[in-house]
Amino acid sequence: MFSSERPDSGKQTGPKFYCLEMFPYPSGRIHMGHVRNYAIGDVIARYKRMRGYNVLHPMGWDSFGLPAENAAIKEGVHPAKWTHENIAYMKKQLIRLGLSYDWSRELATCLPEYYKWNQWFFIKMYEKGLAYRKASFLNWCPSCSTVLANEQVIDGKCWRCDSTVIQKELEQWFLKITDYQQELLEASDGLAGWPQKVVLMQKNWIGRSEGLEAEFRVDGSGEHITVFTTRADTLFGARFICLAPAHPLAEKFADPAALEKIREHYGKLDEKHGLFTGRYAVNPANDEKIPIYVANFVLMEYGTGAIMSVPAHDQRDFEFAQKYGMPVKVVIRPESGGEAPYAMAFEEDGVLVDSGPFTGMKSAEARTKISELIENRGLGRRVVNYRLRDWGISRQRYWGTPIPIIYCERCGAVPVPEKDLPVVLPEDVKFTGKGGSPLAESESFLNTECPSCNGKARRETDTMDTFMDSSWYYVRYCSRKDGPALDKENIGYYMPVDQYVGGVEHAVLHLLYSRFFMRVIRDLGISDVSEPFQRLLTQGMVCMETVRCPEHGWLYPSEAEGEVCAKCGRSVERGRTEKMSKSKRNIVDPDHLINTYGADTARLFSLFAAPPENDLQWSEKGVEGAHRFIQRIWAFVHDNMEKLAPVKGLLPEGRSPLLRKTHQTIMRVTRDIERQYHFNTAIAAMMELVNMLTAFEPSDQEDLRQMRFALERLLLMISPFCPHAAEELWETMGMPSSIQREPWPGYDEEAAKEDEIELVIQVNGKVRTKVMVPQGLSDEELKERAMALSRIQEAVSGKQIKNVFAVKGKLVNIVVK
RNA sequence: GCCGGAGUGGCGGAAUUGGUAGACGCAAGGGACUUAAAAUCCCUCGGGGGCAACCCCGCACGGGUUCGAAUCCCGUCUCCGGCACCA
Repeated sequence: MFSSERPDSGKQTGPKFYCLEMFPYPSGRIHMGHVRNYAIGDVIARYKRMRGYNVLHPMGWDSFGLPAENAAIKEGVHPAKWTHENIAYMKKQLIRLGLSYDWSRELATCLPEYYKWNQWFFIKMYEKGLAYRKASFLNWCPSCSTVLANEQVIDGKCWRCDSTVIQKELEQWFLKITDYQQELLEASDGLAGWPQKVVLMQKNWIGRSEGLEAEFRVDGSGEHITVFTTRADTLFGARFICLAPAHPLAEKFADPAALEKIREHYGKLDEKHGLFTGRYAVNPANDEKIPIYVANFVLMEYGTGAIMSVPAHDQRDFEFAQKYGMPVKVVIRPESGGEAPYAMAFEEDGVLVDSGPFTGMKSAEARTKISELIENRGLGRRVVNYRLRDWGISRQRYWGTPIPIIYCERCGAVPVPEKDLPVVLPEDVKFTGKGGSPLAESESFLNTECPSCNGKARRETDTMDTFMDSSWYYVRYCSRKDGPALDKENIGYYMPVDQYVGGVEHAVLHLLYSRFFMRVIRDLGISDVSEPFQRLLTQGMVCMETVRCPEHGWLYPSEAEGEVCAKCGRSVERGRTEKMSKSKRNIVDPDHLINTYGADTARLFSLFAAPPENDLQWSEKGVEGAHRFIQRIWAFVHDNMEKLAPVKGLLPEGRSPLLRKTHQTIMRVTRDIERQYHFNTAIAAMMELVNMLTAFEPSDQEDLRQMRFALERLLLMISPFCPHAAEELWETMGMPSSIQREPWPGYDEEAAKEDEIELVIQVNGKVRTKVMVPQGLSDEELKERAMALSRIQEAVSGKQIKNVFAVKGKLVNIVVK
């Protein structure tokens, strides 16, 4: 009855508005987090449509990834079958919710017609030197038997399965996001439409720091070690040098067996382990000789893979020095005088001591001066370092985009020619969950010819990180699915996304990769846009109380009857309110909710219970309240239709509280939506109008006209929130065409003005009384009226009036002594 | 540890730029309708005092600025989020 489909007109005229919600992983069914996310996006899309924008509002499926493969391993279903069944079901759910998507642009990243373009981008990046292969130590999840990006390691554990991550050396493909780090960082400040906390997280993730690279000559050898430090002011306090276990000189200087031991502790947050190499290095500032160690806590991936250790002023070095009984030399003292603490490193800036010609200088100045000294000696240079690393995209998995590379004995790694794309995933693969890449077992896939010499060759068997899929899908949507994937004109018209809505959990991963990809797309000449997402709204989590039975563990809401467990009758323990999750069983199934209350209620509650960026606490009672509100409007329309039908098309003429309230409500709702999408207060305003409407008793034709006017505006305003009810009631009221085609109602600021205002009178800043006065009195008149009141006379009698303030025509404050 | 953010009734939350604290909803209590229940409707609803008109106290806590502070400043506490051997 209410088709949510908005077929695309194909026209690219008028101002566009691209409204996008993060596409879901097709896990099986949607959850309340999706409902909330998509309800927010849909209100925005519908509102903007009513405001006359040509709205692009697409939806698709982030459909590559581990769960499909795990299902294949567990249940023997092919990932493709599992995925497509899930998509079919979830699409039905989204349609039931009345989300106004243009399904003609639907995409699924697991389809060859989509991932072909992942491969195409990969090859373009390979050609530009932005994709490269290298061996490196990587985070490896033994349980998933795959590589994880740094972002996918949480507290040393795998983000998916929680296994402890280990370090393993592998050949991997990388994308050179670091080529764009400076631009990404600088452009961060321009992201005015983003939550500042997300911008900050990105900046911290990129992690720019300025410092000095200094060369320490290795005594008795032609070698030298370059270290990076942000604290050149502590150079005179360097007591030893530490190399990362993977540093080339570590291998050269250290005993192999002992070095292996150190390597075992690399990348782990445990105790510090060190190994003396027997060599000494020469401090470039004062020619002091200090010992060279290999240490497990020094990162190869950051800076130069070697550090100068200043135990007096760096806690890590301090701990290391303590353990190995090494000397501590203080070179910075607190500026305030006083002694630096002895039991730990003093890491703050201060005044230099014991630092040759720099003694007495402040840290900031000394950093510059000592850096200059090193530069002048030709033993170093000031540099900028970033925390950000290149993006490793290789995954030893089946259900992902094959990396389009062919390995030939003669020609090496050769990209698959564009005309041969896509490299399609083979079907003849067994899912055992053991070993490395499943693709390596498919003979038909593995064996191929070299594109350049036609000799025998084999294919790359790794697939791409799925973040690759989601880094550009918003660009794909710009063109219909039956059209070209990367149409410059379409992209030029729709990009950038005007409003992006999704979870804050993607603050660094997906959003940073997308910003990188957009720039690559720009540099390929496909778009002029650099920033993909103009405005970003990160909605909060959907939370619910947890319930636990001492016997049966976590309980579903339906398993707790009052305070006892439905299974065993023991009294249950009501835990804290947490994000809805299957493991804690504190979930509400959207299907059940829609069956019981309808899609409009599900939407309305999600939007009313909290502002979008806050966490939302689920409450069954609150849902009932939302439902009741819709029912009240429903009943009101039906109860009054007979009276209202004859006044159709007649606009009210007079002034009245109801008419005023109607204009005020339109004003408030418009403002609340425009300003930060405060749907909760917009809905509250509409509730107030309904309260007034239901209390209204019309006595003549004019009253009926006003009633009808108010009701029509109400339905228009609520239609983006509750499209089904609004549409049906619109029809009930005898309107000829769909409410979806109506424009957003306007308001008359004059008509919204109150005739009288409530004047607040304070004495010494405390409210003493309130009185109704006509609108528009001058400050002087207001003061006079206030002073004339007997209450005020009493309050100020016998006291000296020091001053009287009048504020914005609505408040008077009398200051007495 | 470092960097952010937030603390308002029993609860979710309101309160443009400092100017009526608690909109709206939920829960609770009382009442109407009903044989009864549900549904619906009406009233009360931050705390304390007073028969009352009214008064006092209240936005985590302690100070400050101001005629006036939930809002600005300083300090303290608590909670949440991000990063975490990044040299």
